[in-house]
Amino acid sequence: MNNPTKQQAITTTDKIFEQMQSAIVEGDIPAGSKISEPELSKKYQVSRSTLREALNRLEKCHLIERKANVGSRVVECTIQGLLEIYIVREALEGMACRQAAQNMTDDEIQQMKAILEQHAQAKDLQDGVAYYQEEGDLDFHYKVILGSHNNELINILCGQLYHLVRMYRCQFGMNSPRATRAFDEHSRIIEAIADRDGELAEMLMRRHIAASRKNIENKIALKQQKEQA
Amino acid sequence: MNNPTKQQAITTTDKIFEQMQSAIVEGDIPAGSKISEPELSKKYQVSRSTLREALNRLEKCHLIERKANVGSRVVECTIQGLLEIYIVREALEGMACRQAAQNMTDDEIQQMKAILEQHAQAKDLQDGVAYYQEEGDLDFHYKVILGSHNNELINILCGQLYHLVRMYRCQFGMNSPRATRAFDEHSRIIEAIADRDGELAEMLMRRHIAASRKNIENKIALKQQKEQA
DNA sequence: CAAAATAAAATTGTCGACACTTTTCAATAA
DNA sequence: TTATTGAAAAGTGTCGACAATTTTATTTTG
Repeated sequence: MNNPTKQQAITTTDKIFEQMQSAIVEGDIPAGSKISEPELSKKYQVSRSTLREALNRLEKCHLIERKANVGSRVVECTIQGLLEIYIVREALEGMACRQAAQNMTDDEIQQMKAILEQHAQAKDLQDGVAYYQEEGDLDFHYKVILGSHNNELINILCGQLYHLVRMYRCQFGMNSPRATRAFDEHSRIIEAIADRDGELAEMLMRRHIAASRKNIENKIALKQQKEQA
Repeated sequence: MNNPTKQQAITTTDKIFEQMQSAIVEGDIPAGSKISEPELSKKYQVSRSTLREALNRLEKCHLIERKANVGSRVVECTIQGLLEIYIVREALEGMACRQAAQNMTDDEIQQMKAILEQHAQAKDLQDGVAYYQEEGDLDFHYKVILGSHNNELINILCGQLYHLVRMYRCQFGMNSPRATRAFDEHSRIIEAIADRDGELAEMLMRRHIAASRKNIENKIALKQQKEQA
């Protein structure tokens, strides 16, 4: 797994955290399920202290929720929750894009263009479509966020929301027919960044994310119509 | 202290967390200083486990930073850090304002208007000016954020960034001459929300926050000019 | 039989101790 | 003197056990 936010695991807590993170993202530990500290500390062969430390980190990236004297639950994957994240991403990644247009070095911009070239080639291959949608899309957004050179933005988007987004993608199976259109949108965003046009870059990124959101909203609406019929 | 994000403290960890939070925000535990677990666990008369749990929560709201096998430090209050937070706030509170215009109930809007009336009266009293700038301003922004009815936005802004903002206000002594202008800006924002004009509401909130940021940037620029002279 | 009160079990919160890593500092060598 | 090495001290990471709370099961009561 190509996880760009992964720092080298040092302590055992790091390892448990990563294992549980993947398990939750991929649904092996089901969304909404209760977390039993004794059970999991036995399963992963660590003490409860170590496990609790890992739980704290999972809470930091919004993958679990804790209540005092009651315990932890994995977050639910609800439509409302997904839409709420899109709203936050629209605001933050839009701003990150504006900052990127202002702060990215020429080298960084060149690298982004190279990545997009790579995606373009993968896109032509039929079996590359899936790749582009999954890792490729996240990769693009990730690079833009880093390009903002704003540590607070980077921390929130890459450190906290990133895995929650991945979780929704995994569990809702987001293989939308937006692949080629998304690619074009990415191209225009990079152009705006290269032109150092922050205002346009932000607008394009916001529309790009809002389009994904509306795509989902439409899907839901259709689904509900079918259910009524 | 009127802290709107404070949940009722249940465990001893809760209490230590709140104490340390205030101590850091107000500078009693200095910005940038190293945190010694043995020292603080003795000072607060709790075990290291409990202290570490509190440290985890402080890390969640960006008040301290940890490195594996090395320890924790209180965040530094740098100009760059302050400006970075303003960027994030501009994006998130702007969006929160748009959502508030869309999602607030009529009752909530009435309550906000009432609060502003209150601020207007306090503003007329000379000794009320300070109040308005400190608690009042935070209170207004807080209500708008809640009005978004977006849990993710609320969590990030009220749960995580709120105290960091307070820390900067405390330690940099933000008593800007923007009080009356800020009040007018607040009024217009509420009007836009009441009109259900999300686009305008977002724009006004972003300008409101950007104005504060530029005010600080100017201050810094002036300061640097003086230092050179 | 249903609801409330009570007892038992399970779970979370807190503690002190030990293991391992990092830092400090003194001794040695260039 | 400065740089390197190595030992001692301090600090963080991890563990198992006990205390406090919540949940479950059982008994009692209307």
